Amino acid sequence: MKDMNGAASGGAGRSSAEPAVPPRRRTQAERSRTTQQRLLTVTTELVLAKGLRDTSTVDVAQAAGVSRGALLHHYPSREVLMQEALRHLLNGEINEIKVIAAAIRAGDMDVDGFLSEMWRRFSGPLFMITMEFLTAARTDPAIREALIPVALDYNRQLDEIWETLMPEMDGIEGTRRIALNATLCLLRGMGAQSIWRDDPQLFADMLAFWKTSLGNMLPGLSNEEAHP
Amino acid sequence: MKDMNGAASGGAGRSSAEPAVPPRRRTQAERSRTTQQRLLTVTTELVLAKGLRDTSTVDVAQAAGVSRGALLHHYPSREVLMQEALRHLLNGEINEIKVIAAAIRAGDMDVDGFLSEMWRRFSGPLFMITMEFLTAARTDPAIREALIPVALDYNRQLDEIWETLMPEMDGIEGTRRIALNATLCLLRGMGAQSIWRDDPQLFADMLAFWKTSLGNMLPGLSNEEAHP
DNA sequence: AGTTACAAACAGGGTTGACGGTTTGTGATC
DNA sequence: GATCACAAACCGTCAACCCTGTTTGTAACT
Repeated sequence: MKDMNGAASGGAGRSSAEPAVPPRRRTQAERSRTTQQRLLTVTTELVLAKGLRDTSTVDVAQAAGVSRGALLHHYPSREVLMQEALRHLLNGEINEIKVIAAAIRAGDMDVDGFLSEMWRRFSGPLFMITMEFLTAARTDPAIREALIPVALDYNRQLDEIWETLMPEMDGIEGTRRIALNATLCLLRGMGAQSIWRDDPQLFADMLAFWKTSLGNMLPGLSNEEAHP
Repeated sequence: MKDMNGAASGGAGRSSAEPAVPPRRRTQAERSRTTQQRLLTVTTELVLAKGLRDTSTVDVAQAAGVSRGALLHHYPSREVLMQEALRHLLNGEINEIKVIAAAIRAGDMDVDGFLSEMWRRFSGPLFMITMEFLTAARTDPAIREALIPVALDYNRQLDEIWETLMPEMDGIEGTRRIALNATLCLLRGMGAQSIWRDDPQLFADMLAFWKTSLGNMLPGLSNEEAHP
């Protein structure tokens, strides 16, 4: 067990019991797309499990079931692999956000539900992976370069959602934007805290506290007054 | 330029013009203490500049002006070096927090000033270093093990400060604790956001937003009513 | 004399990107 | 519509590099 370059021979091994299915001739573009997809998702999974800097190209290739040569063929360096993995991750998240936006516009979700849904995301694995990239972005220009545009895009999507949720706020300039950003910062901080302090009750309490706080600061939400 | 083990010959080079000052006979404990101190502070500085995982023992030794052998003598592995650096960092911070607590008890600081001071810290280099260790703690048991106790201690100190700032809250059980934690999470999230989005005005607005929000939620603070 | 602080060299392992070779799909040509 | 040339996907090996921890040696302190 010396060679770490070979592919894990697990993936598409046709076992002997299916003679009627010829190897299903796939087009080149199709092959590329699937392996690239596999490489990117496997990369994020490994980043979640081992941390960004402890995820080597050997790990990724092995977990994806391809050789390192193949990996380097699709992504010519570890650097761009990580960049693409980050973009892949956040763009996928942005798409999910759009689904939520649609639900809100359809009237199927209110501020309360939106916050709960957001916290579900910020306490899940995706946030942890993002956190790996975020800290790396501080000192790694390549990661930073890839992160900033998608992060801004992400925020823009949330801004639209927020606008749908509370459109009647002409009185105060920019307060809505500030409230959204503060909410996101709170969620981020809560997600970070969950790394070293697992206290679901406390998190639930903070969310409730924040909700009533928002209700007090931004009159006109669907909630009633909740001044303690 | 092949040998990375040797010390950087920059530090204590006695130039030829001081014959009357013999090497200033220092005690062993004193020598140990100073170099250990130097190693720990240099470690945190490098973690700030290059990231935790990109800081090698070679870097630390070189920046501290000692050989790697010396470093390994004081801290037998990279792992414990990082653990000690983290403890050193957060314990120093806890001491500074105590100074703030004294100022508050002396009546020299109110809630508003406390929040501003806290944001000053959460937007500074110390927070960024802590963030490096925090993300590492998720996947590195050694870091995690060192982080949790000091983090809890840190929070306990802040809890006492908070108690001094708003003692009159017998009505609602635990609300004070929740408000403190939410405040910390907000600051943490703001600090994290400052990595990829440098917008001082937005941060100032969020802080102001939170201050008035706190004033609304917790009557009895030094602030007057500020309902927008 | 014995311990401690420090220096220098060493061996071992891991990671990265480059390179040459092999298989698989694509299209052009006859 | 079979063949052949080309390109793309993919595999396995290599050299260079860096980092870590150990070990051996030396000077300083007690």
